[in-house]
Amino acid sequence: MLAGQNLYTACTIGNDTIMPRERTPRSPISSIDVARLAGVSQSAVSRSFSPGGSVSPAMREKVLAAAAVLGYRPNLIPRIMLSGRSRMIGVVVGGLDNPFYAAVLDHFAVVLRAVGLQVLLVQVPDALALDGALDQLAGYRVDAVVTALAVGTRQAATALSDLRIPIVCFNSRLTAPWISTVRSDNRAAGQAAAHLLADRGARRTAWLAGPRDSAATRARARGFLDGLAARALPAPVVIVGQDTYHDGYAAVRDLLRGHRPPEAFFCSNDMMACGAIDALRAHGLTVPGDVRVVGYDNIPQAAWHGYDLTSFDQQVDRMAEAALDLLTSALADPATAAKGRTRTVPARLVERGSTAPQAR
Amino acid sequence: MLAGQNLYTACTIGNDTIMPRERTPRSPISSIDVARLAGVSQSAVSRSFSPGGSVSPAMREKVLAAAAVLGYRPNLIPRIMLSGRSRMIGVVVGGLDNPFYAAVLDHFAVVLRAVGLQVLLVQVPDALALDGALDQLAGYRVDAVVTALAVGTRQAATALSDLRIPIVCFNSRLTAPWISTVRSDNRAAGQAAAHLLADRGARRTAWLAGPRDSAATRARARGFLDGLAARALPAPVVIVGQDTYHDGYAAVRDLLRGHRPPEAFFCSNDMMACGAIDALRAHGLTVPGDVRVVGYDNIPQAAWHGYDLTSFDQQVDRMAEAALDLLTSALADPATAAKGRTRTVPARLVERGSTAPQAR
DNA sequence: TTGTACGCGTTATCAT
DNA sequence: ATGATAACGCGTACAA
Repeated sequence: MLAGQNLYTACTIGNDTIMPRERTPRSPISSIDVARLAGVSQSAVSRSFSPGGSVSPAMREKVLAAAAVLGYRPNLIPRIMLSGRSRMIGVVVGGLDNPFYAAVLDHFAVVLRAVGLQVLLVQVPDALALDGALDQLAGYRVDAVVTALAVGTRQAATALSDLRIPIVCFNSRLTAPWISTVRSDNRAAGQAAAHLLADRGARRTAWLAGPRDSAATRARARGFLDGLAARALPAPVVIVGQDTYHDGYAAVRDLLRGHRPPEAFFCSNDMMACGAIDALRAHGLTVPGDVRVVGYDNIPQAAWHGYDLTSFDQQVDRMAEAALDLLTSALADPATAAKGRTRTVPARLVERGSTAPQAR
Repeated sequence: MLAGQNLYTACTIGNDTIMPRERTPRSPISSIDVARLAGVSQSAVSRSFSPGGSVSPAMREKVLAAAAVLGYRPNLIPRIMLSGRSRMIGVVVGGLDNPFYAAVLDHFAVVLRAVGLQVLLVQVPDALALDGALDQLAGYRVDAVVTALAVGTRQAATALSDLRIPIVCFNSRLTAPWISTVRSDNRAAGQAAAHLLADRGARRTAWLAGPRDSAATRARARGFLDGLAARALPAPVVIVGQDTYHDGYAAVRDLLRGHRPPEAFFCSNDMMACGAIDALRAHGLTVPGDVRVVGYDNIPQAAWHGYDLTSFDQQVDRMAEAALDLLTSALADPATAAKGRTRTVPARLVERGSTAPQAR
């Protein structure tokens, strides 16, 4: 098996051993090859491929013909050296098993490509593994880094700041030099959840929290508590999971063992909400008949008929656009890029069957 | 709004206008900066950062100290020019809304990083948009391309072959120079599905097909038909969707309108299978009581209690490893890389409640 | 062991 | 409009 062993070292050794004093056999065609074939200068080739290059139609045609014969494609790597800009954005994700993060990456890849930027993707198991990933990205001279990771620790923030390139975080709360944040209005959404459930007649509620260290989860909880207080409702029962379906299922199952069931659940994300619904049904309860459930993220599964889950849509498209906007303005103006900015996108409440009014 | 407009052009113009004769202001520190500070030669810096470089401990220490002061990180871009290898792999995906493809990308990013390769991600809406994406990847001189796209057309295959670098496809059936394929054993799985459903007593079955042009779907169908024939069962009713939940729901809903319900469904993927289950239940049927359902992919949602769906696990981890193996051997030996190879990974049947034996 | 000089493929500048 | 040349930052053969 090859995994785990560093291929780079292996290759270097291989080259040293097998072909000691041989220059790299360049299979990709270079502009000089095209120039030779066309009988023109290298600069003419370059100009023929540059949008604003001043070349006569005859010259251009001759060059393009030669290029087509050889299958030449301009090499962007030297351009990086000259311009100092790679036009690559490092995108750090931590697990695509959550459809929400998959959607974020999907949208973001699209908007970046639309403006001619590339995505250099790094997947890391958790924020602790961030450092190693950053070394790689720094080496490839990415122009900026975007991460959907919960950047909670100050150490991680420092590592990001040290790159001295624009950083854009999703739903982080950290403020540090170079770090901008685009976030959902978690607090307002939490309040809205409380009011919705109160409107539906629920008094005894439960809050199904996500990972403790996540700023997003904490903000949602605070908003929910505020909203309940504003309606003079008692504080919710609090149960905690990570952010997976199975955590949601297990947490609710355990709660139901000893407890009288709450009348409504607000869940930190949709995955856990789906788990909660299945646990409630496994316990013989109906949704929304006996219990109302609200989630967060509006993942595709929330719209599936089996769940029909009321949720808060983070409007991934708008967040991606906001992130792109932060990014491009930071790239255009390195002076202000050093002090990060924050953009808040409102979450849109999508009401579905899981909070339907009681039909008696 | 910035989207749609090419940032590169914009930047070039900006540079020409605002700072006409100024060389790029290099914010990243170069080895020459470190050399100057440490009072040594540039090569000494290079050697200090190379694994096998012959440097005295004193020299190395001096260099590393200076590098730490400046925050120097070796630039990998020139290395690309010298070695002719970027150590970047172009990964082309087409929509991460299907959790299966998200999982494929996730696993693949991990195994690539483990051997020190980078992922240059390109998301394309469909195989038709492939050409534009390939130009970008070619410009960045990726060492190879991996795609989970259904590369069906010969035109797409030609575009890939023309890159003259190793290509690895997932579940494609195309054979062309440079193109290797790693695929699930779709046909055997289709047969197994037929036998399983026959064992459960089903006679009248339905095949919920995915996109017409997908080689994977066709192979699964062929296997299913073979298996049914081997058990002397009638051919299935065939209904077709794209590959989404909503297609599966709609297709089954429409089928049930005019038809007596089949006793079992085999679905081209799990997303459609979930839609099928919900449509069956909306029609008042129970799963597995009235109807058995089998899916394909074993996405996380198949294990959710609400569906409890029997499915074929493509063993994404093994497919990712097989793809990496094809990739690394192709990179190591360009001679044989030109003729593609195929690797087949068996699909593992995961039996769940949706095909439970009838309890009478 | 350490320093010098060159080359990778392209773009920008300058001279023609 | 076209050609020649320098420069980007690093690795490396060669000289010292």
